Amino acid sequence: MGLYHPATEELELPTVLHALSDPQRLRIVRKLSIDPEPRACGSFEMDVSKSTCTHHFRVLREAGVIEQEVLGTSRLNSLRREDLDERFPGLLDAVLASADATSAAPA
Amino acid sequence: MGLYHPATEELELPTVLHALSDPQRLRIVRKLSIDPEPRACGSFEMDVSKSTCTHHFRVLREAGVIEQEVLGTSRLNSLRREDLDERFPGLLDAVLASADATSAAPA
DNA sequence: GCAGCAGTTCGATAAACGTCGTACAATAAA
DNA sequence: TTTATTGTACGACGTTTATCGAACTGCTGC
Repeated sequence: MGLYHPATEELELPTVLHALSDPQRLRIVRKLSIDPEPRACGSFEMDVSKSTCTHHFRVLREAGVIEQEVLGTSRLNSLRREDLDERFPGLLDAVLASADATSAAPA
Repeated sequence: MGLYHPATEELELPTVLHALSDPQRLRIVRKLSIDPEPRACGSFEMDVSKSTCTHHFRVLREAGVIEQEVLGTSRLNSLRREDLDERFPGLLDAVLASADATSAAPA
């Protein structure tokens, strides 16, 4: 069975905001926005364990922030930028700009 | 002793996003944005108990989203719009617009 | 002074969250 | 076929969260 992805019309603002309110997940989203190539989970230098990583990617996917596509043993992650912009215009850009402006370290 | 309010430079993006990720609190913020007059907690028609209300207003205040000013037995709540715009340009507007666009009921 | 109103504080509770380690499945490479 | 790689599933754990009711504080007004 495939992975659950909510449809664009189903995206909920509180759910998306919650997904973005965790530093680890925010970092994932920032990296995806800088380098829009679909990337495997392992290519994000996360400072948490593997299973915690799986958890964060699932939260992002189920909130509709990212898309995950299975490829071999990997999962390619990409930002659902267009869907987010359609449903919440300007939100993702504002979050990313704020993250850039206020974070000491680059994503 | 006065109520704690974080300084503008201290506002943290994850904290603000988390504060905005709850439906009850989002409703408070929407109402404050529509009618920018400072208003007492009781003037928001909340469907939760008084103590839960206190909790939500505190979360918003400690995240830096609202300001609370004591006046008699009341607390006047107002949105820290300028501070938020300074630290996270466009974020509040995007959230409010998204809430307006996706919410069935008006704030 | 006394009654009422606005809101807080203090437990309590049930659910969700972030984290981990271990065990597992599935594909890729040797 | 064996080994390595990529990631999931399943508990488990301590923390935080949203919620409530009951008791309390501090003003306002009769």
